[in-house]
Amino acid sequence: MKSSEITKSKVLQEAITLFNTKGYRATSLSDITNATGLTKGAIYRHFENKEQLEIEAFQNMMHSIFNTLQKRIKAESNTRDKLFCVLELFQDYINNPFFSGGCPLLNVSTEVDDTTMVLKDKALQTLTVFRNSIETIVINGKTHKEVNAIVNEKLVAIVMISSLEGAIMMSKLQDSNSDIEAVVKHLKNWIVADVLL
Amino acid sequence: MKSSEITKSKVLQEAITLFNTKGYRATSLSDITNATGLTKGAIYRHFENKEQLEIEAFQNMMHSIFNTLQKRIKAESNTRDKLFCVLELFQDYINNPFFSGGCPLLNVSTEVDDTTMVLKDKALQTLTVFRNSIETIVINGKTHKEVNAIVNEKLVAIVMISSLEGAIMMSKLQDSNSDIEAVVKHLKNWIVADVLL
DNA sequence: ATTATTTGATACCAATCGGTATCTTTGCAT
DNA sequence: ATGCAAAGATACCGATTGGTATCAAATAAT
Repeated sequence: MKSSEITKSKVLQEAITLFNTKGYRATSLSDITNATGLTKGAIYRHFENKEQLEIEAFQNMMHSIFNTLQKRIKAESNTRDKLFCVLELFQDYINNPFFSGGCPLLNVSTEVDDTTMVLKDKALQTLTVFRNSIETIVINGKTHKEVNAIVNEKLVAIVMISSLEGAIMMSKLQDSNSDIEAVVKHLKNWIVADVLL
Repeated sequence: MKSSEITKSKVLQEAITLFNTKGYRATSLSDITNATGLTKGAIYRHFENKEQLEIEAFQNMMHSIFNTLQKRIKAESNTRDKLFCVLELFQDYINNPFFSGGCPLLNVSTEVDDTTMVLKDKALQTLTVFRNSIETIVINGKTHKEVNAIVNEKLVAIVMISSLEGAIMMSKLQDSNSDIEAVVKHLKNWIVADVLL
């Protein structure tokens, strides 16, 4: 890796941690220069402005999470295990997060939902990708006769995502993973009882 | 009402809207002076500093929401309707919010969850009160033989709150209430099937 | 009506914000 | 080794931040 690429990825890495913990607006350029040991000159060499850095940081987070998620989904052979590994990714996230600061999607959504910022579009795209991933699992499960044909795949995605995101909020606020664990357990029971054949 | 009390409540009211939409950190004193038509001198006469204004604004929001919620719960005569009116309060919140900007608890939680700010404690207290409200409904439902004795009231609260908060996030991001409606419908089915006798 | 007190406006403060122009240094190709 | 382009450091910019000291106006008490 070229030295300039090392610099860029170091900026990105530190910015990711800061944005996801402190928030995007609350993180200043000097926070990033302090964390990286670099100067503003170096940062603005690689990023047009702070907003572009925010966007690249968010996209970088989501890509790495989805890459891992898709790999794990593909590694499972049946619908049950595919859905379960989505739940387990969230459950493990509290103790072993990809990025400290909680779920990047939840963080960005609540910060920008009343704005017209580009980040809101990116968050919306991310949510759509996430929903589609779950819906696809359910649809494929139907064709493989593993999922009840009357199940609404959109509902499955909505229920799973909303419960998990809300549980992340609760667990983060209480510094405890008992809530996310309870929600995951409950979702597993529901999937076995009402979704799978 | 004394004229100074009118001023204070006007500041509080405008601050509430700004904090809940733009965010607490992102809202500046000049945002508030612009919204109220008052000056900083007037604001700092009634509030020690910005942090105290933030705290009073958040508490004010939560008190008015919980007052309404407790009244509605009390007005219902059975467990089913008591639980349902909690769900319906959230469902209506997207179209007819008490305060624009989404759920104050979700907003504050995601903004301060990685800090040690006083607001985090206030959010934590709010979550505890909310959980207790739901748990109490379920416990009373057991004594009235309306709720299955094996039901875990803590789980009911966790599942309801996490789903609703997550659904608020999704609906706000997508500018659509279809997700919160789907979640509420799903929770109602679950309550009837698995919680009530 | 005349004080005394409360309330709100004005003007200011140092610190920090995102951003840029300029200069020096580094790394790479020849 | 030399020359050149890319990368990073330094120093600055105007605007805005939360906060305060001071003064004028409005209200309340006598």
